[in-house]
Amino acid sequence: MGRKKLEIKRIEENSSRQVTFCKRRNGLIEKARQLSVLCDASVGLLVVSASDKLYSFSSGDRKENDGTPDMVGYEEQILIKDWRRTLIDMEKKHADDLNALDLLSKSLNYSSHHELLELVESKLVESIVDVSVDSLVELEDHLETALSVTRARKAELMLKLVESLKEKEENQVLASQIEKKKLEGGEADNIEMSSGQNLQHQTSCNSPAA
Amino acid sequence: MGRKKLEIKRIEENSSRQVTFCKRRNGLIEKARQLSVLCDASVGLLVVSASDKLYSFSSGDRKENDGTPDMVGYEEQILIKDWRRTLIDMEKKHADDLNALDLLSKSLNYSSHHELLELVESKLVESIVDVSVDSLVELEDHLETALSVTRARKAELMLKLVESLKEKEENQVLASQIEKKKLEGGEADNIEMSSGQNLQHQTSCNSPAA
DNA sequence: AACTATTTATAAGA
DNA sequence: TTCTTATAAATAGTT
Repeated sequence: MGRKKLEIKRIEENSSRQVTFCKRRNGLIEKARQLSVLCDASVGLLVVSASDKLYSFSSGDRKENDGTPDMVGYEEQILIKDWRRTLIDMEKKHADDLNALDLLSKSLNYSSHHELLELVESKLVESIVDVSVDSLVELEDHLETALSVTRARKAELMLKLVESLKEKEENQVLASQIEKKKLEGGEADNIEMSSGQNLQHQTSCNSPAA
Repeated sequence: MGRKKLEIKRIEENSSRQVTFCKRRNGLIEKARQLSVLCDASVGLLVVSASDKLYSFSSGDRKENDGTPDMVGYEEQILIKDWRRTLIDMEKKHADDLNALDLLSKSLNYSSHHELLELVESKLVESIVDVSVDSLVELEDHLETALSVTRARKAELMLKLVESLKEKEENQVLASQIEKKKLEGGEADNIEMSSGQNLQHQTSCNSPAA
């Protein structure tokens, strides 16, 4: 789709690989957007460049992508990291399984994967055939880590909320003292209007899921 | 890119939306593949049709997609479900946050989101501004569920492995008895080795994350 | 599923 | 990056 037909294999020349990445990434994201709109589908797309920059699209996104690496909210960052880990996990899955199988067959004194697999095959007909215990253990570890991180974060946030509430109440006390002064004398102090209004706007621009 | 220029908005006619979905989905997946190959990038793509069928690509995939909805292994199914949940979560994020905020402001006797947000804004400068406690609680719940499911699955699989190992060893015993009979007279019984020990080994052969 | 007239995407060059 | 342009690809409507 250009001056010359390009073979689909890794572009060795560094700068042109970069340029192609930029162009095609934009194209891909646009195509993803079009598909989701035209056909009412949910589309999630995640691209991680070789230089480790992250670009993404999901049919839930509202603002069009401008080619800048994502600047997203905190939660989205977590989700995207999770997503990325999922991707990386998928890429590593077979390598891991093979490794696990290797270790397993050695520890069980089986001479070959083949023999072991035959055994497993004959026993675990139910569909769990292709799950390795190792993968589950690994998954369990990941979940536990994620869980403790989440709990820590929650605790942290709650503490800060409590702090801010305390301070707020102190402010309210102050405010009521000021109120009293007003009734007694001068009137001023209506400062500190609503700097948070912008935040209100932010959180309210919901787009309903299709 | 066809006989007529097509506006990018939901195609109302049912059958042509279906056809377009199929064509463009294939195109998108191919583009994703090309990008990952040409530019050495990690690409993850997830498409869920309106009729709820799931299609995906990740740069880790080996076999080319044939247009059939994914028939993937057990682990991949889990990962893809997770992925999909991530997508749906992203779509629902703002709605959820607004809800959480509503509840929170009510429970704390604030008259409006606005007032609450103002407070939070003034206190939580650090970047955690846009994380709601509710979202974290929800995330925690998800993780706990996933964890128990994973543990149950692991236990189940281990039990089955133990069963199959026992049976295997019985077969070996039988085989060796037959062997011995062949050689005349005999000794026997080395049964019940340590099938549990093997499992122990299993859980220890984790593969390190990259 | 194929076909093909058109529209799009994009490779190379500036 | 950005723009331009020749050309390769994708695909909308049709059969």
